Amino acid sequence: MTIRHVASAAGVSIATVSNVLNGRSSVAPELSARVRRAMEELGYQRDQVASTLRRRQTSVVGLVLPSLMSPFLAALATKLEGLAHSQGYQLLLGSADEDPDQELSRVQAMLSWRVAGMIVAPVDYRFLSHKLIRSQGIRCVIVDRTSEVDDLDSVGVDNFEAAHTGARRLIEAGHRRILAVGSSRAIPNMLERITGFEAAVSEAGLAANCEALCGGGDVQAIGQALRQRLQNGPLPSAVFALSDVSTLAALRELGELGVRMPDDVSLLGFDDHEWMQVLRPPISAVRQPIEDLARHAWSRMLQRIEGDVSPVSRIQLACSLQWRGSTAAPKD
Amino acid sequence: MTIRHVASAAGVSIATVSNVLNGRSSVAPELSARVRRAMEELGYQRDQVASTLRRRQTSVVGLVLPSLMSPFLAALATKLEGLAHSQGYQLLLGSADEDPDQELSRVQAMLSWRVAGMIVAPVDYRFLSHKLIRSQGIRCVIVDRTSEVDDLDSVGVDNFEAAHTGARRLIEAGHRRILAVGSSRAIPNMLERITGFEAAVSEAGLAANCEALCGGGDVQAIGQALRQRLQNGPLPSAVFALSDVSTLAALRELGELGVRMPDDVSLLGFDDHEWMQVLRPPISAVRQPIEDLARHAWSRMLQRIEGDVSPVSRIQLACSLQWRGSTAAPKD
DNA sequence: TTGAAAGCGCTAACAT
DNA sequence: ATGTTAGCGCTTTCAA
Repeated sequence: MTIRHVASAAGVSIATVSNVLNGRSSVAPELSARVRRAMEELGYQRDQVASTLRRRQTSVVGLVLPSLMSPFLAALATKLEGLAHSQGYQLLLGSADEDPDQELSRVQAMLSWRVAGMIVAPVDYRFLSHKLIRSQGIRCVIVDRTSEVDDLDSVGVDNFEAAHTGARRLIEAGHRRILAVGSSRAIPNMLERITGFEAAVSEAGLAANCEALCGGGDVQAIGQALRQRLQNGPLPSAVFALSDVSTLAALRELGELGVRMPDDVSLLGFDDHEWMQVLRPPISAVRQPIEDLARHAWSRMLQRIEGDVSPVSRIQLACSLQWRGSTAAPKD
Repeated sequence: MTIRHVASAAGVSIATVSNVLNGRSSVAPELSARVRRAMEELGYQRDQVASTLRRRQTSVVGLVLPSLMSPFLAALATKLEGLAHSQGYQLLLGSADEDPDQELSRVQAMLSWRVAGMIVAPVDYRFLSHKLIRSQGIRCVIVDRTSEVDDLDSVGVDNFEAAHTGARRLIEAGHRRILAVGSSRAIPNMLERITGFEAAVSEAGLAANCEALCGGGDVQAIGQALRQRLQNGPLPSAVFALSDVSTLAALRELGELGVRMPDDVSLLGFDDHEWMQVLRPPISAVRQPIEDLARHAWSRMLQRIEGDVSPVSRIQLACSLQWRGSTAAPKD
């Protein structure tokens, strides 16, 4: 089913078919109708591959994420997919499985498809695909895990501030021994959160009793690091989990230990999502504005695709604190 | 950066470049090396668009899901993405947001990209994109929400059996008033689960005290339906949630009501996932073999792509029951 | 073994 | 207003 079949079925030239296909120039209404009918009858659909090759512009954008298993990233992907399709773009998805090499290979594959633009959340600070993206001059915005690159637009939250505020609230509630637990310092995001946490703790003169702990990429690893720390040291009065998977890990280990929340230990999580609210007590959390993140990332990329050459921007959105039942004043 | 640049840089013809690119025929080692070096130096990458147009076969497959927000579907997407990339395929992702029309438009877009194959989980029994897929003769396997179509391969679980077993276990535990809650009878999946539930309940002669309730596509809707039922009728001794979002909704409403699990009401969920295990008590659930589902769907599609013309297959995998603390014998 | 050339399905410049 | 035609970058005969 090519444009040619349609043309001969409608008794016109292929250029005319192309013209009605693209709403171009002035095709006589009668011809246009004939062509449309022919397309209908033959079940014709434009071949995007050929079209893209010729016009040298595509309606596909690439999205590369470190994973889809975290509710935060899954939600981000969902929002971005919705935005993409609502604006006539298709989404090529890559999940790097927290592996920098896979991030690179996903990006590589997308570049060879000549995507119109990309949105990527680098796996960690290395951002292995950075050079490649730059060298191909592809429009790309970094989201969430905004690395230190300064030559690409980025959209994320103010991680320092978010963690700082979270820690301060815990301190204000009376906590003196706070244990922060995160995934990996190799993730700039996480590092900023840790820094924010440590700053708040230092400001309150509590540096000696507080500590930030990193476990790794998945729940198991984080859980194990946390378990060791919990077994070999004094019980903190509050745990501040710095990502959604950390929150899950903390919940599991705390549950395992049989400590009660918030009586024995308070828990402040990150990346609010629905399951946190059905737990008893409901889990307090720092909430990232996922929808805004997606909207900003998308529109920045779109602007670039459409030729915007303004200086690189670095958007930092604010998080909000959802204070619920899992956090309270310590009992001692 | 085209094949032409590489050719002239290496002092060979474009055909030779193409040949080394595809590991074709016997190119003299010396030439091959020269070409490879040129590609390296120029940072050349094959244009998949042009390549696809010419060879009439692509390395892109489409995945259309009703949503990514459910952990079950997100996990399925992750597994499929991994399989795709590990075999050299790219993934075009569409999330239909539980809307049949969006399902159709996603499929349409993918077809116009001439994807090598598709994996789709229809939004509901209507499976609006079915005709289109058939008419284009594209290789497609239906996953999870296997509709009643018999002309497409499908991979899913034995929903009837899963729900039947779940209900029987509840009955065996002593429950006489069981309330099942699901999303929508328009989803064949869900309908089979309800049927399985009702069969088990009838066999035990409990049809009069048991009931299956459907709320809709999202947590809010299901939650509301459940709340109404809970307020206007006798409290069941057990709730059997028939999907992951139903489980979440049930958890929320039960929590809202302040009933204790499993003392007042037992809860059996569906689509086991990590958050269920950190709840106190941990939630019992029917677990779908996500990884196997993904593997079967993928390999069936791959077989079709590779020319397999064997009769349509309908794979039904078995679920397993994770019996945890949220289910126990009723207290009365 | 290597190269010249046709052409995948479409769009866009140009001719009519 | 409509048609003719030259490519987009690549693969693949086919000829040298």
